[in-house]
Amino acid sequence: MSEVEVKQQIMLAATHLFAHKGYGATSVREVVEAAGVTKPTLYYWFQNKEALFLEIVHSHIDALNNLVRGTIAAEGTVRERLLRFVRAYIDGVNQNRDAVRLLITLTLPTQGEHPQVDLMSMHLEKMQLLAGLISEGVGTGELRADLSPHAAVMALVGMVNLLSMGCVQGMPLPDDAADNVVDIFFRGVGA
Amino acid sequence: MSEVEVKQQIMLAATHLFAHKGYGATSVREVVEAAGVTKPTLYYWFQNKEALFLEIVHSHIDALNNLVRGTIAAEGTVRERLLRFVRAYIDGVNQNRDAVRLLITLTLPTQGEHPQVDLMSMHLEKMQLLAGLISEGVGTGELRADLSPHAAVMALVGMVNLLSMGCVQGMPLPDDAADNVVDIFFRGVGA
Amino acid sequence: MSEVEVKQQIMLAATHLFAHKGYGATSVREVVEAAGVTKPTLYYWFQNKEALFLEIVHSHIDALNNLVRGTIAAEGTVRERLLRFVRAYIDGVNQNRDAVRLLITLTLPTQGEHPQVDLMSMHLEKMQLLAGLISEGVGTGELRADLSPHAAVMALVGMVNLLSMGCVQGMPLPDDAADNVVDIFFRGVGA
Amino acid sequence: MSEVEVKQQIMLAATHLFAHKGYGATSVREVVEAAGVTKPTLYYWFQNKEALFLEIVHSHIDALNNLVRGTIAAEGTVRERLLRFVRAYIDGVNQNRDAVRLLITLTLPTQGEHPQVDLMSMHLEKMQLLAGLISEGVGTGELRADLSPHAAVMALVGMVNLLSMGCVQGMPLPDDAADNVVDIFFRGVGA
DNA sequence: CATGAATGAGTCTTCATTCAT
DNA sequence: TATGAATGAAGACTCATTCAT
Repeated sequence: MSEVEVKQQIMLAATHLFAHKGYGATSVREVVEAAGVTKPTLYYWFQNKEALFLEIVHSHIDALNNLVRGTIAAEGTVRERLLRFVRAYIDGVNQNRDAVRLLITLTLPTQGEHPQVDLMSMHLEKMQLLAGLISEGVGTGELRADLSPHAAVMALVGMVNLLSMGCVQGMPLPDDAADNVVDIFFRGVGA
Repeated sequence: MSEVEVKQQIMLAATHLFAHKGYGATSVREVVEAAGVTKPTLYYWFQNKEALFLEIVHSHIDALNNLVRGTIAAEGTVRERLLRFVRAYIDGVNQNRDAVRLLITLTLPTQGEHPQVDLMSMHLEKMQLLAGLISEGVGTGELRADLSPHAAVMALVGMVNLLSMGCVQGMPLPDDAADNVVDIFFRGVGA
Repeated sequence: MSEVEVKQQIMLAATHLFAHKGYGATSVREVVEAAGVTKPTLYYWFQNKEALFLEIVHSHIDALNNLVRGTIAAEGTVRERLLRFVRAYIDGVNQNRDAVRLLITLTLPTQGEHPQVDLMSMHLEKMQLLAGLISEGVGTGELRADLSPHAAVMALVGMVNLLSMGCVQGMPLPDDAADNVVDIFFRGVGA
Repeated sequence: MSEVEVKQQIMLAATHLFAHKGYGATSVREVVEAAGVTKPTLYYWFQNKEALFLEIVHSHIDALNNLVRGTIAAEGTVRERLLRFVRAYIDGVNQNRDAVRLLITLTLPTQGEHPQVDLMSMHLEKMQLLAGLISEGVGTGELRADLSPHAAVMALVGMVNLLSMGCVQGMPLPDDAADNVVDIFFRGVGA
């Protein structure tokens, strides 16, 4: 195995284990066994278990953010752009289940089970972009004028988040899941 | 400390620790120190750490279910009943933050970090009651006819769930949070 | 359960457990559960685990000694008396397997696994009676004149002891086991 | 301490402790303190306490078997070969008292005090070789024709076994102990 | 006489981490 | 670079024993 491949191999194995067993319940021994290396090798590449965890987490956060960043900024009506965002997000979740599993773990309010990650820095960018989008829609009259942008963003993110959690746990998502979410978000359930 | 109070004291201390540190990161020693008892005393009342955890979890699940069960079955329009449900749920969350923190932990997709709890049996009742309510609304014409009950329930639960997580982590909830959720859920954000 | 029956019940259960699991591996909890009493009850009748063990052991030693004492002193040739002794001993073993199992445990050279019992006081009487018998046989010419009484006793006891151990572990003893032993002891295997 | 010496050191210390205190009454802490290592070191070389015990036991069984295997197969009359066997066995016992103490422990009928060892595989080879030797002697007329080989082997092994137990417990063995055993075994005690 | 409840000390085992090579 | 070997601290759990009732 050449140079950096070792590091990648360790991160891959650790991602899977952290995602499925949790940080605390995953031992360094398990990681090195799964990666096919020895413990000192792991400690050569990463300062300690926590550093390994953080490097993994941040790499996945970046990847996921990059995935959706463009979708909101693009052109079209607010609804079109939100639909693109939700689709891209759900697609991303579907294609990176281990990573998303791991990130969801971090939204838990526990301390000590895993190193603290600044989740705000993870979500804030998305939240702000979305809030801006909502405000823009209100301004153009595409959205209701009496809307609280914050409440609206929370509602949308809540819906998408629950879908993600189900998806990650193996619940099959219908193809029109994104469309359904955006439809209810825009038109409501009332007759 | 008289009679069964010892057991209650242990469960109380353990709930707080499990909720804030997670199951795996909470040691039995910490629990007994926080409860002011010794380890064998804990093991007298509970078979092991896992049994303690499960008894706590199930007691909170029952309490929470009892809290909201009545709200859905009561009379009124679908919207009124949903509003009552969301208000009761959010109130319950607000008044039992430790317990809710703990229950949220269980929705994590990790295995090994904490004992497995059958979450379906926890949520199913609520989900089914809600789905029935949605279908009923569709039947009476109060809700849109082209609605997927499942998608609608997921949307509502997703919104409420995210609010709960925020609340539990200390985010202040505005008094009209429940009203906002139900309003968006019914009327949508579209103009 | 009346008066002393409780004590008997405890000793019975403890004999079985001590015999099959050993002293160290038998917990007081197991004993009281098997006997159907509570721990303080056991500690009411016996000072502690060790006292319980010793009382059991000594009662069995006495019973076994009484069983065989008479057989050696009786009348007849040396061979007849030895045969009677071996038969009685093997019969006793067969009918008190739990007790013998327990006593055999004590012949182990370990310290700490179980309380020390003065085994000499257990065997000495038998050994001395047997040595006397051998000497008597030498005097009357029934036995070889060049015999070391000590070596002869050791030989006989060794044979009987191994049979007992096999018997206790479930090995079936032929009806003529005692006769075979005495026959070889007297005539040897040589042609 | 170089290379594998650490493992040897642990086995040596553990043999002594297991032999004198028994498996159950010997704690891992005692072993590592006696061996001058730490607990994780012990667990690096042995999977657990039971594996340590079994490796020790089997190494001693092998050593003892190797010691006596040749003596029976050699040439000479049956009596000469048996004498050689008994002498070698008693010599081996004398020179490996700790090991023999430990092996004797295993012949106890207790379960739970120590891991189960297949004692038949330990003794069977010796027993079969001896039985073959007896039969051979019967065939050549060196031994009595009416002999039960099984009873004869049990008799001899019983004698040798009791000597071993005495020896291990510190009883001094006369130099001619082996000769006495074989003499009584061949000629009997009868005049 | 008997008990529910409690205890301090101990059990075996595993953890994340690091040294000498 | 990479490793076999080692470590201090902590893990969950059970022991024989004894209160107060």
